[in-house]
Amino acid sequence: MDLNEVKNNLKSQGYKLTNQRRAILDVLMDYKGHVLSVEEIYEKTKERHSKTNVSTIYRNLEILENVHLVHRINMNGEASKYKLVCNDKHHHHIICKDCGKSQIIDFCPLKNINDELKEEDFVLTDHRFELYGYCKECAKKKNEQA
Amino acid sequence: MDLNEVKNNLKSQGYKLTNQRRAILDVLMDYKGHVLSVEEIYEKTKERHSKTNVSTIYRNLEILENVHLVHRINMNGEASKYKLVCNDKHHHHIICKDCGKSQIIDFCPLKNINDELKEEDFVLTDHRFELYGYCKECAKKKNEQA
DNA sequence: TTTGGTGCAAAGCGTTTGCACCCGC
DNA sequence: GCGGGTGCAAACGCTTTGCACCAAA
Repeated sequence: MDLNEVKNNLKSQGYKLTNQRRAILDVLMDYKGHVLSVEEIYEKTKERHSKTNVSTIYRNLEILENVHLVHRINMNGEASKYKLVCNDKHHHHIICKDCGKSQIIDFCPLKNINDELKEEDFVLTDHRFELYGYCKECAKKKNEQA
Repeated sequence: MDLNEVKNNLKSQGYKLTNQRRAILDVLMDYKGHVLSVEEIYEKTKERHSKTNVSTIYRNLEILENVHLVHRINMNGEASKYKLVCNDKHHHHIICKDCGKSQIIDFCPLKNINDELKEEDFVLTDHRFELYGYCKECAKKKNEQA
């Protein structure tokens, strides 16, 4: 999904394309494939549109999440992080705990688990599968520090 | 793991067994296999030891988590929920979004994913795999309401 | 011109902390 | 008696909200 698609998507749903909103989207697009904290999105958005408030960031991220243009990640009760969605196909991620780089995994455990779950008394509605670790670069840095 | 085991486990690590702590453990044991919010743990603990403070609950849950006697669950950035650990074997859970009942899944996606990940440039350190849905009872209730 | 979007400041909520006191061991 | 544990109230950090103003369409 490219930037214009995203913007048109928003417009078609009745949302206006304000400068702040454009700036936020630009930032997210710049860091496509990276998970960013709200703080980071805020700071980087201010570089593009200095008069931007955190609450605007929050309001927009919420909209973008509802419209499925943005994906929220919550690790261990830490503050929320966000990234632009990458494609429409269902997938999961490996996320670097240092730099936030994320990589798609074309593997969904649900497919494999179905056999084992047949007899369970649960109606499944959601699942969460995330891998965490260090990307090549951050792993290298960590080794050098040690 | 039974209650005495848990208590001895704590003592052996130098932790005292205060009335509040005992009450918290009793509550968690009562709801073994259920995920409880801090609020719920707090209320139920007060029933057993009326002079209990939320901060005590938090402090104890943190200790219990560090000692691997308790497992914390964070869904979607909601407030943390906790449950007593069930066994020492690595496993995952299905969790009922209504009543918090949880069930162990003897299936770990990591085993299946290894082939697909061989070439990835990530050093894995953590993973999270949780299934959410409704247990038989809650699913039934939901249907009746509709 | 209409309606959604925004900045600002204040409030909300879950969680943590400092401190004096308390109580297991 | 010592050192960890606790209650209380205050602080914290992230997030949300009310309101008056602003600006896309």
